[in-house]
Amino acid sequence: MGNPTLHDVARVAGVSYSTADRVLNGRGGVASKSIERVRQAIEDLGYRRDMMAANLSRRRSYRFAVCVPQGDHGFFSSIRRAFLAEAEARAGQRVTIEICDGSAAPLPQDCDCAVIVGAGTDRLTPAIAGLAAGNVPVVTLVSDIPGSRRAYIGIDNVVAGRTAGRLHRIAHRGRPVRVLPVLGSASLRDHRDRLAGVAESLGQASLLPPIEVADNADQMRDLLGRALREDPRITGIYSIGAGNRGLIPLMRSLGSSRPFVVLHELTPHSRAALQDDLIDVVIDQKPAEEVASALDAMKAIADGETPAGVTITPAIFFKENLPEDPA
Amino acid sequence: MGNPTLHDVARVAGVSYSTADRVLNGRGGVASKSIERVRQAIEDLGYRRDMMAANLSRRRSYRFAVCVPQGDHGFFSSIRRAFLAEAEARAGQRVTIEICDGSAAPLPQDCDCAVIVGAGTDRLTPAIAGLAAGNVPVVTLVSDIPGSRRAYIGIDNVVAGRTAGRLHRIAHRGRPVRVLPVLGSASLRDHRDRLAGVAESLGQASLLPPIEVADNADQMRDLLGRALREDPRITGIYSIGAGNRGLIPLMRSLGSSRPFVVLHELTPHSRAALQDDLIDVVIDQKPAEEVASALDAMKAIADGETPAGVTITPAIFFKENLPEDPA
DNA sequence: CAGAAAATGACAGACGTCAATCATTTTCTT
DNA sequence: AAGAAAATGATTGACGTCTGTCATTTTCTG
Repeated sequence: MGNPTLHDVARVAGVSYSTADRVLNGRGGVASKSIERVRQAIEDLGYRRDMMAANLSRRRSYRFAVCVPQGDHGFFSSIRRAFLAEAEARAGQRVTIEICDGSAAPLPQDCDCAVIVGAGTDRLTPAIAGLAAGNVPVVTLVSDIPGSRRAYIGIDNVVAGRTAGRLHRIAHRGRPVRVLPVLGSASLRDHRDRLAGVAESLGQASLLPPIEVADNADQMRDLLGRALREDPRITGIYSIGAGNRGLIPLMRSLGSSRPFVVLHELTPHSRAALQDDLIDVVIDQKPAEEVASALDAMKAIADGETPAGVTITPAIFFKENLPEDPA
Repeated sequence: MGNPTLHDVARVAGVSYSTADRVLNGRGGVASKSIERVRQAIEDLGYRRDMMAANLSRRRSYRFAVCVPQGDHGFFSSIRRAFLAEAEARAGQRVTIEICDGSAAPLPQDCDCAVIVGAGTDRLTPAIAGLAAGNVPVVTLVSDIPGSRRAYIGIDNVVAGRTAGRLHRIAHRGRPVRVLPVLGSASLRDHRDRLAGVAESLGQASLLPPIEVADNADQMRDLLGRALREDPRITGIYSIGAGNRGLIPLMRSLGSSRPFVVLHELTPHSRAALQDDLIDVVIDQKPAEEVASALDAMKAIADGETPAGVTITPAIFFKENLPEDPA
């Protein structure tokens, strides 16, 4: 009835518990024929090591470091909140996390796994090198660093861009498409990916040259405002980065003749704008889900397993399908 | 460093381990002042019972029953597959599931929790009554039974309908909207909810009277084909249930003048149709996620906790953001 | 105040695994 | 064949909790 234990495996394999243990945990000093017999018994019985008992015995607790930039981007703070919530939820599962903004304290070198959120955004790169030197496995979240990370959890930004393109095409049925992309910064890989995606979907002819607003609301208001005045034929806006707080009053002033607007990340501002019909679509990374997946992956890595490759499909929000306000 | 144990709690509270245990597990026979002191110590230390050790000791293993109709709906089989995959993934966590199609064997009465998938679809209702009689807590998945279930995991179908409505409105910008809703069955609560949602979003004027195809591909082909011939001014289709295999050839025959099509559930057929530009949008329940959430909820229930209310936000798929083919 | 009832403490054996030690057996060298 | 090296077995005490028993202390009751 109950699942087989390692004792059962040993018995079936005709070896002692010690030997079975040596095989299971790769402690060495076992004849290859014994290894084979144990392997076979594990296979036959469908034995799965009881992780709970194992962790208990090892008095293992998972110590994870979370490295998220301290920016008040709204987005990063929701990531931070999600980590705290998940930590609370997993407290009974021996998971503790330490959050450090990239700035002050250095990353703990003695943790089981670290997650870097929004890499490339700033000068987190030395921290990563430090972790790598200390042999701490690293998971990247939101933004990837294709180098020495074990797993990347986040959306595919090219796909996100293509999706934005499709939405614009649907909204333009029959009319000429003239979409202005608004970048945070062309040096950010994520933003470049989104831009490439939307360009691929719409075709260069329908896409105006992008403007750059440094993820900043004031610059957004100024530069986007000017662009809209200079080219009244703009029929769509794809805001690729942050700073959308500056976009919203512009749309309000344009009234019902405003262009079709697609932007990223569900924040209190973008939610309100959706509700007020000032923008049309929000493409969201679902930070809470990303965080949960990241912790799962980190746990798997700490357990020596291969983390399951999780592809987060970004959520598409309209006014109608907004999730309940967490407030 | 390590988390506090119940021994620590007892020491701080100035009582024996036994007493602390009696309080923690509500075994009774404890003076109220002792209860208070233990409570306080738990609070002060931030004690959290180590579920792994607890489960190990209790030799608890979670036995869950999964009740999913045997239909080859494509959708239900993906649910079934998702359960098998999750069971495999959680084997190390003492979770075993038994899948039973509603038909043959009766539901096991001695499991910790049961999940009913797609209730209302067929004659699963007696099974639920049986479970309730046996005091087995029930979780509903996909379709709700507001009665005696502990949790419902699934999408909000009214919201899904509204979302479909919004998509049609976006696609019709400036043109008159004339959408034909295609029901599986008006007696299904889920379908009624979706219909209500789309009606609310588009307004009755833009919505034709629904046709009913009994989730059947042949009926879909016949009835929808006739409807399209009789009213060539139809500009949109919202397929609320199953049987979309019958819709696809109709769209192919209409060529580029076909209406804008929104339908539910990502299956091999709908995926292919998206890719071939024969339909425009798929609203998907994300069965894998629902299943994972359901198992989490069941585990929480089995542990005597209150399951976290999970709202699944349906995914919206276009040709551009299809997830990788699992094949 | 004696006796009953209630509350508490002390202890032990599980659960399945880990990790370490030590004794014993088998296999390999030369 | 003797000695060294390798492989194996046997055993033990954790890890934190559960569950049960039994003895002891405290509190209540009449």
